[in-house]
Amino acid sequence: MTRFNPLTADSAWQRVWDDRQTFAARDDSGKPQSYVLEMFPYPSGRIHMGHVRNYTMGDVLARFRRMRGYEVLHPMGWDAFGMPAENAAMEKGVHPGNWTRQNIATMKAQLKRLGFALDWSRELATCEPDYYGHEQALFLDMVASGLVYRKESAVNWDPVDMTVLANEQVIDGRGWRSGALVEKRKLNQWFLKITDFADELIEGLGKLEHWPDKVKLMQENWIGKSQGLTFGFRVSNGETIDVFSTRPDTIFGASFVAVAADHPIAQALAGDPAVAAFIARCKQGGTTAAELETQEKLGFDTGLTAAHPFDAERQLPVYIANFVLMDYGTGAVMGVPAHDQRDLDFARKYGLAVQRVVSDGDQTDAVFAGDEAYTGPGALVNSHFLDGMDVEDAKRAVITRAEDGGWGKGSTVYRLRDWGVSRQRYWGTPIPIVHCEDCGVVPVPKDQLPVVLPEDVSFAIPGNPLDRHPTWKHVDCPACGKPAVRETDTLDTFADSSWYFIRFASQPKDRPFDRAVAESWLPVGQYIGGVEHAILHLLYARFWTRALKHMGQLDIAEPFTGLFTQGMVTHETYKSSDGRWLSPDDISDGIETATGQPVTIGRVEKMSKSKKNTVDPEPIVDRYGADATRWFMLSDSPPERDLPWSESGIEGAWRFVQRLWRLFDGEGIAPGEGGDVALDRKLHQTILAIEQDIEALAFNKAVARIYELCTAIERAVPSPSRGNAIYTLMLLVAPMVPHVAEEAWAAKGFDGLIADAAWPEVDPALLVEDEVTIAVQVNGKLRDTLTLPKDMPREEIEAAALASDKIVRILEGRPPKKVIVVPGRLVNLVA
RNA sequence: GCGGACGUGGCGAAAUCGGUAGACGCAGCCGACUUAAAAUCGGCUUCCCCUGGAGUGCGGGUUCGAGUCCCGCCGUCCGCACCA
Repeated sequence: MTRFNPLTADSAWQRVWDDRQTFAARDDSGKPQSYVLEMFPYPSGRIHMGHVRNYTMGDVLARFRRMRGYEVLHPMGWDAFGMPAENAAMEKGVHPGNWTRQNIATMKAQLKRLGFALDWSRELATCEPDYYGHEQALFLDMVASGLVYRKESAVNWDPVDMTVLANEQVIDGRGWRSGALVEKRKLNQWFLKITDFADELIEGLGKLEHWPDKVKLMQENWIGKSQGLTFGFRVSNGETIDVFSTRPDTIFGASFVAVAADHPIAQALAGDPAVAAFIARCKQGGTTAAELETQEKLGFDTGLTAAHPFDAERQLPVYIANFVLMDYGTGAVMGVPAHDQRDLDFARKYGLAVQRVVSDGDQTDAVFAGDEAYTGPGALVNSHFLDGMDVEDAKRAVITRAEDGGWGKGSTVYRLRDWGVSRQRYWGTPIPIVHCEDCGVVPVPKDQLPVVLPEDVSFAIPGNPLDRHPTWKHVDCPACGKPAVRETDTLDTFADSSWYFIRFASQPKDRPFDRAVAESWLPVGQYIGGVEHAILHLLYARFWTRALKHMGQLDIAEPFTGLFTQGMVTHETYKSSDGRWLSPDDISDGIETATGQPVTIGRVEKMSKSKKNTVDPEPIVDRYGADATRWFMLSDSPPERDLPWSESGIEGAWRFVQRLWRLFDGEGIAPGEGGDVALDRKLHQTILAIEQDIEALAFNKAVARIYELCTAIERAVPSPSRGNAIYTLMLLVAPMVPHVAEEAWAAKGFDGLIADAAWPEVDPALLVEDEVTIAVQVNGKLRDTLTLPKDMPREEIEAAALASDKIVRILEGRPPKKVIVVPGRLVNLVA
């Protein structure tokens, strides 16, 4: 009896797959195509357990589909631009490019050791000119199609690091690295017109049947479509304030108009020191969730009034208010306190009228009491021509009047903003634009692409190295030839990940992709990754794909027809007696090794460096091999839920791999059948179940099925059925534990690679049992079980149930009032 | 505050349509093999007042029958957040 030794077998089979290009996808094989993709990693340095779980899931599906006769595209690459490389440059003095490429080399070697069935011939890294150059070409196409514009826009500016910060990098108003107070600064920034596609992006969600509802809902909320009326108030100073309202039906309940601090009306009054002081106060408010929660509604009465559109006599006070946002809707609102909580809080504070215009059942009084706004349905009251209508009819009626009167228009407003893609950073795709004093903004001609990042940059001083590079930005204007300067901003790295799945499908040298080839592979049938990308990455990729369709470059509307968001890998946490986080390595038998003090076991949490509860995959693979590691990733927890890492779990997986090997190492293993119908049945039921489980990505269930089959085989006496079951078992586990399967396949002398072997066929005749266990209940309580022939008629089942000793005893001779027979399942006797 | 998901043994979980709750794994216990250990194999393992009874967060309801459907609570987690 031998043991399976992953130390030698893993690398040997990995080399064979590599040498034979086993997993290279052919564009022209004529087989049905299947595109399986996991979100490509950021090359942070080393792979973590989350990667292992993510890529194992995709790998099982890819290998399974290959065995089922598909030409499978399963590629891998690197989301290689981004801040961590620049941070490393600043902290360690390394070049971001060297740091990134070194990390890629390390992580690629680590991934290879897990034996993933990846097509490495299509590997790409977004930081290389042969990727980002094509991205620049696509950007220019978008410029030409009017999908790009430049606008002055406020950004978070860190005056110490001299860089723009994303909102997440501003903590309590300070830069996350420098700790400096962040300033709002206006910069000219490039924007992509994602809002042009807002409607399509919402509608498209409806067709994505194989996306989690949760993700679709998150995207829908993010886009945030609201329908209502945009209309103008005539103001006492002669100007007009446009407001947007989703509740035009409540217009007769309006008691004030409020504008944002940045609104032109407010700005025009800023000469008054009191107004200026109030505006300043509005701006200094914090932006954290907790602050917003507790922040008081503040208003400043401008003294101006606005005429009610239906009754010019009625003049509403105009306030500047801190809760009105300049960048949503028109930056001004009408306040209807009775039917909007925020307006009610404001009105009560400033003593404004609160008039009911929607009846809440029996409440019709014009005077609205209480501190809770009524936002439900009802009939309109105190509203002239609207009285008696329901809310929806009244909305339509007001919009019609506004449009007929020319003072307003039915409109749709989105929460989604255009995508600001400018980043004042070095390690990203250079925006291919030249600024010329005479010609203005000039796109770099495509034959001058790629605009390559200079390698000789310094991070010794803060700021954007591209901007202070001695020569890089100085070029001749492509239009007039006069000296000009390059755009020194780079693209948001989300641009890089918005089309990489297209480049994987087709990568000609001279253009971003070949349309026909890309269309043959796309859309991605199964995309797998973390929920953290539910909104931004997935929305940008959907937008980018639609933009390409809009420009006539690719006839694909949705990039990913199937999406799966996997759970995290978690681990117990440990704390020392004085409250420090401890790593599992610091502990033995509940005692901190260094101090001898007892350790507290904390919650099971996501693996993170700060909590010291990470487990590095590499030593695990060293010790247990790729297959045990993969098997553990697939076992126990449903893939969408968190997977708690445990030492005993990986030990169990290791034991199972050896258990498989013991079966594979036996005698008489060959295709065939006969001698043990029960085992034949179990086998075919298992094949079918595993097919269904893998397609549904329910790996934990497939794993349980395999265990059951193993037990059944171990208990069976030798027969052709048993040999066949073991032979088939090899094929069934091959997608999950490919190394031990490949090793056994070769050891038993079967042809070729098991990776190329065909998935076993299910024999439908063997799926049905000829005997079934019937539950016998009395009043719904289980009292007995009977083993009966499968096709027994109802009357006979009923008779068998009534004849049971236990049932006879319970019924005590009284006939049941009612008998329910569910063939194949149960008999329920109602006594 | 708004939106959503989830709640089943000591733990991870399973239960396709409303039909035998707890498959499978982990941990634990007992036994076999062994000089011994490891490995392996066999058995047990929801709880209790144990010939029976209770049980899927809590309280109701529908049904012959509810983990599953309905109503009302409680709890945990996630997303968004002054969105007019």
